[in-house]
This record gives sequence, structure tokens and C-alpha cells, in this order.
Amino acid sequence: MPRYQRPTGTLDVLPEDQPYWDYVLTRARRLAELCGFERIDVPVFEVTELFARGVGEGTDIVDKEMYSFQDKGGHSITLRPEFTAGVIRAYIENGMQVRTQPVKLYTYGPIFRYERPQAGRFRQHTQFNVEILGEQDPLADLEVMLLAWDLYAGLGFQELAFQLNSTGCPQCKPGYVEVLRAYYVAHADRICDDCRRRLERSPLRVLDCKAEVCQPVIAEAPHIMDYLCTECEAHFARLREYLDLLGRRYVINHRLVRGLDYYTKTVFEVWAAGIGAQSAVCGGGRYDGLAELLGGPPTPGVGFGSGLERIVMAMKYFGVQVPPLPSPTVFVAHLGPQAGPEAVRLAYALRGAEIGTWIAFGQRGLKSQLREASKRGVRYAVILGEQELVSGMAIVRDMESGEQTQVPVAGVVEWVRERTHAA
RNA sequence: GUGGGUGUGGCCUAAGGGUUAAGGCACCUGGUUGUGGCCCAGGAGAUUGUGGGUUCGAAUCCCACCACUCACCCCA
Repeated sequence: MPRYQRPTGTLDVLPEDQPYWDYVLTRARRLAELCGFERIDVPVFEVTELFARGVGEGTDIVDKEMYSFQDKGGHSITLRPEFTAGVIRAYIENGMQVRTQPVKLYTYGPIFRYERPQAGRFRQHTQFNVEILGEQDPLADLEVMLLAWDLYAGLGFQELAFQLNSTGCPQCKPGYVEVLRAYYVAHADRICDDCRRRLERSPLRVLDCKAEVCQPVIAEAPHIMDYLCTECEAHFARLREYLDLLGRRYVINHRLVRGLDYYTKTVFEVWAAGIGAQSAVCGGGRYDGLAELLGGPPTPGVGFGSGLERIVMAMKYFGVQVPPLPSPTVFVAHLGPQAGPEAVRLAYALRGAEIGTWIAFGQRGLKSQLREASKRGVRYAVILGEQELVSGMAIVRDMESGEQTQVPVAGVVEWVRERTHAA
């Protein structure tokens, strides 16, 4: 028989890691709901066309990272490589533009990108995602950013700061791109081959180039800040004003250009330590033209996606403690064939009273059963044997003190409830 | 897609080419008849990632593939 392994770049989240996931997700949901975000779930796959148009032909994600396949009906289907396109599709398809605007939505689930895995990067990862649809006020940009900030701050991240930039809009971006292109053409002898290619397909990406040779050219490159139209400039200024007022640290990063084509105006990332060469735990921005591009009514939007795996990695790096997940407090041990049915009855009575309970399987010695109880970490072990059946009194053993109490079998549920619910 | 590192029981690690691959953790069972954690004893568990090759002999050397890992690219 072959030994099966998980596919490259996928992860098993084992029970011992679940407390981290649960903690993060619970907090994220809570924060989102406090701001009025409502949960939405969209399919894990969509027609390929949606992502090709939404994310943009020519982006790395669309060109080489999508999990696409033909289904039995001959349709090209793609496992979602990001959330926004699907959420916008759902907004349009369900006529959500008639709801009170803006519509605030959050979701989370698996995202798929065919990449070479490394520290903090996977082929299937999990994102927590929020979107505010139908609002152009920079206050909306602020709100999603603060949500991310508060989440990480609450999780114990240190030295938080936003990486912030504006990518302009259809009014001003093309003008800047021309200026940038002209600048690069003038310095064509001092840039790398990749950048020569980027200049054709996605010119803004040259600013993101890591090649040694390109650094001096990038450093001297014109900033989009100086080419924003008055609307984009005002929008960005308002956002900064809010952030300053609230004391949320950010650094203007002229080189921050994101890998998805749909962004307009605000783009931002949050970086964290402890996740290898990958530093972004969160990336997002505004995408005012996307809904229209996907065939819907003109609908401005802002949002972000945040990688759960990276958040958990950063938490471990920062040494953040998380509370354990609930586990049973009682273990029912039983001796002899007569005691079995009574033990089952008792276990289900306890469970029926919302008291987590393990019951011993098989016919084993008491030693073995208590050993298991000890390892399960329960607070009480109930012992039911022939003697207890005769007397009608079960033995309840406090696993920490070793103290044993005789309790009427019919009163065990109440006895345990008093002791556990009080504390 | 490119480059580096690694690959021994569930986990960690040993075995400088030579007898039945060793140890620790974890797991199971016992240490008298119905009592956990500590201690003691015992047990189960590995075709040494896979396939070739070199050799009288390979976990040890060589090649290929696979996987993991780190980095580039890109991003969450």
C-alpha cells in the first residue's frame, strides 16, 4: 500500500493547534460584528472568468497560480485564489445594491494558489476577509484598517505599523504610469530584465523589484503621490488625517503596489515578524471599479484579506498564550459486566446536563482506566463497580487531590454540576 | 519556474562501509485480588523517502525521482 501524504503546500491543523485558530477566529468575528459586518459565505470555486477579469489578466495570480480545471460540463472552474471577486459577484448576483448601503461583509475560508511553498506560504491557506461595499468615504478605508489593527494588537502583536500607499484612480493613474514608464525608458540600461518585461504588462510592479541593479533607479523614481488627481489626493489626505488623529502608526511606502489589478486609491499591508521571508499578515485596499468591471452597478469598495496561518505563526513567535479549548471534566470508569450499562446511563446523564464526559471503553482494570482519566486531564473520575451497584453509591475521585467521595448514583450529575459551574 | 539544505519507528536523535539498525519521549501491559501522576520491569512499533548503481557487504558512497525545508519570484 502506498503511504499517502498531504499534497504539497497544504497543512494539517492538528488538535494541539486548534486553540490558536479558534482564538483568532473568535476575536476576528467579534471585532467585525462590533462594526456591523455580517457574515457571508461564497463558493470555494467560481467560473475562471470571474477571477481572470477581477484579479486581472497579466497578474501572477491569474497567469500562473490558479487551480483551474474543466468540470464534467466543460466549464472552466477555478478554486478561489482570493475572496473579493467572489464576494462582489455575490453582491451583484443577489441584488445587494438595494440594501441599505454600505453593505459590510466578512467571511473566512480556504484560498488556493499554486506557489512554491516556503515559510509562511502555502498552496492552500486560510483568509479572514472583510469588505465594505457601496461607500467611498475614506472613513470606510479607515474602518477596515482599524479592524485589522485592533485584531493584531489584541492578539499581542508588537510594533504594529501599516504600510500605506495610494494607487490613484482611472483619472490619474494612467498619467503616472506614463511618467513612470518614460523615467524607466530613460534608465533602461540600469534595470533588470524582469523589469523590462514588467514595464509592458504591469508597470507599477517595477517599484516592487528586489533586484540589486534596480534599487538606485527605484529610489529616484517619481512618486505617484505627486501625480494623484485632486479627488484621490483629498481621499488619501483624509485617511491620513484620521490615522494621525487616532495615533495608528503607518509608513507611506511608495513602493507598495499590490499584485491584483483592481486596486484604486488606498492600498495597505500590515507586516509582522516571525513568519520567515513573508512579512505580510494582511493586505488590502480600495477597489472602486471592480463591481462595474464584473458587470454590476458602479459600487465603490474597500477590504482586506488576512492569512490565518501567518497570524498563528506570528502569535507563536511573539509567545502569545491562548486559552485551551473546552474538554470533558468527568471520566466514568466501570468494573464488571453489570456496571457497564449503568456507566453508560450516567455518562449520558452528565452529557445531557452539559457536563463533558469520557466513558471507558472495553473491559479493563481500574488502574488502566484511572491512568487514562489522568491523561485525559479530567477533574473527576467516577468509579462504578459491583460494590457501588449494590450500595447505590458511586465513588467520585477528585483527580487533583486524590480525595474520594461517595455520592448516590442518582445524584452524581448534581454533585458535579455544583462543583464545576460554581467555579 | 530557479537555487541551497534535509530525508532513520508517531516525535527527537545515534550508528567515523561490516554481525539480528541503538537510545530518549510518547504508547501499551505488569509491579497480587477494584485506584492515576513518580519509580521499576516488560512489550509493541523501522522493508533506514522511493528506485537504480558501486561493493563480498550500503542507513552510510554515486545517480535519478519524490517529499520536506529555506530563499528567489510573488504574496496572506
